[in-house]
Amino acid sequence: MKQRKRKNTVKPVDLMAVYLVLRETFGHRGWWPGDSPLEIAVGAILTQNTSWKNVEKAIANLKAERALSIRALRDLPVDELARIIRPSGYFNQKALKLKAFVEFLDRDYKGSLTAAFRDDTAALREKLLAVKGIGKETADSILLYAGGHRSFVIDLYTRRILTRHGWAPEDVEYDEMKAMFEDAIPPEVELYNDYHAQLVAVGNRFCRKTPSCEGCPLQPMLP
DNA sequence: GGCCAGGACACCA
DNA sequence: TGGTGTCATGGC
Repeated sequence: MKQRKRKNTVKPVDLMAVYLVLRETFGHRGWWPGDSPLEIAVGAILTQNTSWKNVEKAIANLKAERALSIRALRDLPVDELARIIRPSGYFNQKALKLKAFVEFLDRDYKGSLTAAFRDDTAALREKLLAVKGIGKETADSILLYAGGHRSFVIDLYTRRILTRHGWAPEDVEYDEMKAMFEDAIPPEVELYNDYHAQLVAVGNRFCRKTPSCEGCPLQPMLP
């Protein structure tokens, strides 16, 4: 891999030790709310740059309108879909993204999410990334939480926690941070799942844009 | 009333 | 490839 000039120095970190601290604090998270793989995948798209509470409203609307199925998502006019998911914000864009996701499933997997998840992880990730509106975080969330694939998810909180502790450079790239985790911890879906959930738990409480480090279980590890 | 949230993409230099 | 603008609701 090509070496890049770094903006700051990086401290070594034992990411498994970090997980154990979080796990000790928050307990097992058993994460990603959702009753089905489709609901989780839809949630992954709707939560882009949006608080989860708003996503919950949008998903509740989808359920109330019996629109949380591949068929319904396929058949609904895009403006109608946008109306239903309005509380999640960016509703026009996200309606198009949901449409693109279903079109992808129809085209490559005969409209079957189950069939998609039977595919090889790397191959499916590549295909998901080619869908308009699905970037790396969304693809990995769908793979891991909806499909049970071994693909570590990097999100805003993960980035903040690692860069603020000096464990990763400020300009770290997504795939680079993903590899940091995948190289450092045992390759287990359940661990990938719970670790990211732990990072979101600590991020939600302590690592917002304006951090409140008081009481954070990772505070003793700050430089 | 401003800030921010479990991103992604188009466009430009 | 790097920087910037755009998309938008709702909680605090």
